Amino acid sequence: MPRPRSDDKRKRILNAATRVIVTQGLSAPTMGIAKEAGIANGSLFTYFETKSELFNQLYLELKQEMASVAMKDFPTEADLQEQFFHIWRNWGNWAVRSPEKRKALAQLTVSEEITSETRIAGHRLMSSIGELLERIRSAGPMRKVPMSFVIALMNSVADATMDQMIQDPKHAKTHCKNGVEALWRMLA
Amino acid sequence: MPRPRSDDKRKRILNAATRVIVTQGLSAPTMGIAKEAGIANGSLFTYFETKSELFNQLYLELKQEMASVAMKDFPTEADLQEQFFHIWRNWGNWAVRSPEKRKALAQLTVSEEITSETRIAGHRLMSSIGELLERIRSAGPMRKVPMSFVIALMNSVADATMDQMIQDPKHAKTHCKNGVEALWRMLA
Amino acid sequence: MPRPRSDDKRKRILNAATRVIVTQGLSAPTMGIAKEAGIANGSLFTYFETKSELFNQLYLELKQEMASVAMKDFPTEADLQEQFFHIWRNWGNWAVRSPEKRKALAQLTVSEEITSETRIAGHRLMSSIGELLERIRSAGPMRKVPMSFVIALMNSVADATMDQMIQDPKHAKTHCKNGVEALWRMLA
Amino acid sequence: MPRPRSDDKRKRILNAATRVIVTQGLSAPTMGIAKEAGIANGSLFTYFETKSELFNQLYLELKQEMASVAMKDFPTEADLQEQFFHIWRNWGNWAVRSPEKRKALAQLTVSEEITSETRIAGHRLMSSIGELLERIRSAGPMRKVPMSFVIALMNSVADATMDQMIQDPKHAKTHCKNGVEALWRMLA
DNA sequence: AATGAATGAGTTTTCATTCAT
DNA sequence: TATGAATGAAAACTCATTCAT
Repeated sequence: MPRPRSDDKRKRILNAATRVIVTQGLSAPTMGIAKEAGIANGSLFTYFETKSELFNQLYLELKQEMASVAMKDFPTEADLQEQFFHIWRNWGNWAVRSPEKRKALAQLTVSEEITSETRIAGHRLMSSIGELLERIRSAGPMRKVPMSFVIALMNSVADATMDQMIQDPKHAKTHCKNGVEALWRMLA
Repeated sequence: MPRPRSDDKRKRILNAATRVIVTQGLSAPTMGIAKEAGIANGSLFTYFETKSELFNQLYLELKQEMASVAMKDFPTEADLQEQFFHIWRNWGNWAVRSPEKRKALAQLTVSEEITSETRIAGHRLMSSIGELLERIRSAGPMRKVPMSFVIALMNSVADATMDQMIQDPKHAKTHCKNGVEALWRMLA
Repeated sequence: MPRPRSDDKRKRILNAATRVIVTQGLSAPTMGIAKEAGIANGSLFTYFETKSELFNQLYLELKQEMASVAMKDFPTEADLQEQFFHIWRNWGNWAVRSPEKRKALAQLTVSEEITSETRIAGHRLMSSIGELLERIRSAGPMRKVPMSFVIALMNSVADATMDQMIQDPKHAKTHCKNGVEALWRMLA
Repeated sequence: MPRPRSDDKRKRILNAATRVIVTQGLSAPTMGIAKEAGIANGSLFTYFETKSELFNQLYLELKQEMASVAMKDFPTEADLQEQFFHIWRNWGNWAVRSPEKRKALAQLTVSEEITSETRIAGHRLMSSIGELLERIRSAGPMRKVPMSFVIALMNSVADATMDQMIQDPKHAKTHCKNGVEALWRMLA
């Protein structure tokens, strides 16, 4: 019978946090995030028990988005390369469309606030991409390299590419292509 | 900004900061750093005007070390690949020998405390490596890709490689080799 | 101040408050009290306008109980000493039976939340005991001592006795007897 | 070489706390105490690690004062009664002279912030008085009553007496006398 | 009336930086 | 110059109370 806890408000806080993190970093006061979300500072803690909890959930939310964005219109029938390039293009588009999310995720990823449980959960979200990568790797020159290393390499190249695209959005498409091709040479 | 008396003390602070950053992150209190350096908290500020200044200088110091380490025993007469591999091996050894420095540098690199002036200065330190990379790039498939992007890619692959080596030091050598070869496929 | 609907719920809150005060002190959050009472935190404020109001009413309620317990089976025909000892025994039994109430009352008594109006009302509840005490005093060595002081002394000795009984319930009866006898020597 | 930590300042904080506790209770903000002491809020924590620590030390300090005040001009050669009355008079004078200290101590005594270690240390400070009391008890009607109970009774009567003296300072002397005599009847 | 979300003032403690010694 | 006490502005979180439902 009381006001129900609004999922919309939760999302608003998460979005506010994303924006604030980009401009102020992870040390941004919770009060700023609350203000940006248009709520009272105390209310933030109705939705997230601690600041750390907020960050962990945001990390997951963004990873989730990155994972689902990646699979948009996935060409099930295409060959490996086309499938991988498809994902890559999706990522690129997302990064250009939502540079703030990309940047916030980058910050969260290197933060110590994110627990290893959260990180593991985040990786699980990416598992379908991991499988694709596995298939690519197993046929190429990195077939003997540990998968974890290959994933790390892909992530680092993807990050560098997205950063480049965000920095120079005019040639985003070209950078995107350059990035995958470079990675493809590495892997396949 | 008169040079403070004891350059040795300055170094001690920098080293202490490195160690403390690894365990506590960049939000570590200056007092902890001072204690680790064996001096009073107030004294730290005779050597570095602000905490931010300390971090910027540490960044530079570590970049400097990475740059000079890279060029150790540089084989002037060897071919491009051997020259590049040489640098890479030097980096790998350094990362394994001084994982703390590597980790601290990684943290500083993503921090907002580091000003763009500092970053630019940091890149300048790497210029000789940049030139080598430039020569490698200009002959390979990335010849049309902007140099800044190529540098970013190299850095990201190098970081991923060093992280892997630190995490699994038993196979450090193999990871090191896998890393360069992957990068080489990308570039040359 | 319209009487709230359910008097039962009011009692439940009061009882919950008693229990919570014992374990958490007077700074216990109202929410904890509400939860202990099995109601929503907001609901508490339909029954008591403020936390302070709740505490004042609880004080009165407990004083009331102490007063009525004291007069249980009062031996109208007995002599003064027997009458007084009767009351004292009743108190002792109550303290051992309801140590929580005793402890909560002790806390409330020293609290600044309890207004002087409430304290006066509390004393009024004790008036019949006061009268008995008055008769005892007027015949003994304290006949020149102000009544308020005598009451204070009785209360303090009673409190000390009840605390002792609660702490060492095995010899409760003995402590109870020791307490009155001591008091009686003081007064009569 | 830096400003030495001033013992005077420590005392000033303790005194400020005493005054503030009397008017605002134990929930008084530390900032108020600091302001009353004429120092910055943060400075308080140079002298006392936490608010709780401050309270525990204050408790001890006041107990200490009560103990040493009690023994002032102690008549070593006098008989038990005169010795005891002497202590009592000293307490009474102290209570009238420093009603704030008396009140603050009363508040602290019932507070849950005071650890049992602190309480034990406090009791130790009173040990010489305890010994005297022991000798008095062992010869009188309470010789079979546990010492802890006797101490509690003495304390409670002393508290009631001091309160009365503070409330009605004009007849302080009389109240003081009435108090001891009452207690003496109880004990001896 | 009952619920529990919303509010925002208030609290303790931390910490970069300053400054007396 | 070195020291560490002094400063005071945060910052995260709490909680009595209000209010929409």
